[in-house]
Amino acid sequence: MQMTDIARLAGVSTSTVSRALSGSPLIPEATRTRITELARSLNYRVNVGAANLRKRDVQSIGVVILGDSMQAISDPFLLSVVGTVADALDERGMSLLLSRMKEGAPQQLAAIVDSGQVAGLVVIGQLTWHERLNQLAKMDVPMAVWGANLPDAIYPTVGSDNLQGGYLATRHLIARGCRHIAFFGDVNHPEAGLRYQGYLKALQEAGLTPDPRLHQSFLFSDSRIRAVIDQWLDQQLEFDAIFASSDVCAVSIMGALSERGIAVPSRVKLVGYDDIALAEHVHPSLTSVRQPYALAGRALVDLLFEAVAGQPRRNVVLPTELIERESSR
Amino acid sequence: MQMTDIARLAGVSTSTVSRALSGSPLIPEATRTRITELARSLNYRVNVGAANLRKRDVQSIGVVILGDSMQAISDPFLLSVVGTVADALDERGMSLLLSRMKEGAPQQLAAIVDSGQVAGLVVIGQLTWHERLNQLAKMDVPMAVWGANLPDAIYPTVGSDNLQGGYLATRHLIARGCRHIAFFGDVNHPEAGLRYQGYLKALQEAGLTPDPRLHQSFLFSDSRIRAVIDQWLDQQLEFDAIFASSDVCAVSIMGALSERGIAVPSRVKLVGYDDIALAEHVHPSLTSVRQPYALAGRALVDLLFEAVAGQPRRNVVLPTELIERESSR
DNA sequence: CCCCATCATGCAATCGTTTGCATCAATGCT
DNA sequence: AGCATTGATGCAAACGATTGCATGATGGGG
Repeated sequence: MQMTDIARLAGVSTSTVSRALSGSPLIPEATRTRITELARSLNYRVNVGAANLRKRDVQSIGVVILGDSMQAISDPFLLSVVGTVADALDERGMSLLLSRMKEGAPQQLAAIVDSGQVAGLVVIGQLTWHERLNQLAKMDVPMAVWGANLPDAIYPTVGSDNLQGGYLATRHLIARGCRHIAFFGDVNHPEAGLRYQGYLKALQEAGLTPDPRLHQSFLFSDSRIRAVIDQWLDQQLEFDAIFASSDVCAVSIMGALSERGIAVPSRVKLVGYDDIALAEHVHPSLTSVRQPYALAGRALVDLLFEAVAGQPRRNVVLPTELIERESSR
Repeated sequence: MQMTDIARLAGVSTSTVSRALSGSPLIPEATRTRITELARSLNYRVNVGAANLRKRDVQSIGVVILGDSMQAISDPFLLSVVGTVADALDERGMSLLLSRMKEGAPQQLAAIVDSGQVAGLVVIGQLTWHERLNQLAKMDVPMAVWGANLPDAIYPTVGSDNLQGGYLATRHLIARGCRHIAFFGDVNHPEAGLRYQGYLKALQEAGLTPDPRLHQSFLFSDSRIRAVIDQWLDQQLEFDAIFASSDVCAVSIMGALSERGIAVPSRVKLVGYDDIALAEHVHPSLTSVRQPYALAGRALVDLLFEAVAGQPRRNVVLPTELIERESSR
């Protein structure tokens, strides 16, 4: 079943069918509806591959989920971002080609675009790929990245105001009377790094000196958390609050603390980051820095389209908001 | 940059380039490597759209995430399944076109295939779409569905042994001494329905009669949980265990219980379903029925390819395993 | 009644590959 | 030497749409 069939049945040429189905003004209303109806009744759809080939454009974009070489990605927050990207693309009538990539050269990412499958890339999970993403941008691959806006980045980014987020979280803990605030997060990851900067800023503003022993730099949601806490307890290190750079991590910490009989929030207060759906369901419910992920998809898609159109690079910084819950009461 | 350019630079015809790049035995080793190298050095990739058009096949399949009309989908378990599907496709060198669909006719799903974008569909989230999925199968759309294997289904499914899972969970609770076991889950969803059957089977086997008041039939991860528990408490309804048909739901329940000072597991034991990553991180850690989601992707892709090849329909039932943790100790 | 807009439609080239078949050179066999 | 076989490569026709340009019909004005 293809366009020639429709044309034959409608007694017209494929030109007319093509124009009718794409809503060209060259075709009078009556003919158009007749052909459209016929096509619908026969369950005919234009072959987008063939159409794209001729039109020399593509109706889909690639979404790449980057992961550490260590572990498969499963951060619910990032997956939600993918969901909103899907919705934003849907609104524009485009489709989404999903890939995961754990390691590899920028070439492999460029291949998805060079092979003409997609018009550009949305990259989720900046992690330690910054340098490679810069290389990719140099190859003129249209792209938009969820993550931190690094000073030397030459690719457009969308992200929350991580510095502000870290600052808000820490200031909140200080306001709650905490003086020994630990930070969990890998500062090699740009986003976590900025959150850490915000943390430092808030401490400094309050005249507190950060204790380097209370800074734990490991990957998101690592199981080494328990070991760290035990070590602190052994060393009788003083800590009355923890700011975790992701909710997944915060939930793990919460588990480790309860296991050891450390009450949250009375003895140690806890703040996470992302405000994932589960944050309000765990007990005690988790105070967290919310990133407006619903806006993320649209912003990423907007930036990507600007890149495809050759417009100048632009970044979007989404506002963050502290959602206060029981874990820091 | 296209094949004619490579051909010209290599001093051969496009036929030779095409054959060389696709590893045809017609091309001698020496020529092949020469052309391959040339192509690589120029960052050339064959246009898959054009190639697919000529070869009359597609190198990608569609993954559709179905959702209730109510809420956007965000179940971490289902998203993990998507991840494993992505990996399984990657192994076969295929790509994944992702869509979400909250409502709509089977036609809309068929359109993705009819328009030649994908060779078939993997459907995630059977929910209440059973009838529509059957219609889709009638239209000869190659597909594979994650979900329960319903008796009148004419589409191939991959799923865990939900009946067995529900049975294991409930038997475990009974063995722990529980006698008044509540069930949370919407039995209109095929999977939850089977889990409920398993629950009933275990109760019956132990000579217990199910209390209909302890059966709460609502959608996954609804916030009405608190209200329900309060109602039970008001009515002084006796319950010493809860089996939730998803971990997301179980975590919510756990939060609601702690809020009301009901100790888990000492006063009420709790078992979830899915064994999502967070299950072992919440406190108390959550006993759950594990579905081997790592196998899900491969099984779904296998079944889909069989469907594409026109082989007879087949279902896969993956084994379930009870992961005992603190919430039921 | 003729001419010229204007409108509706069709012809045919094109998009970038793949591939059946033809071609041509080199080799082996008699 | 002549002929058949094999191997390497090229020609040209697809694949299923889109679209610039041409054509034919229609109608209104002079």
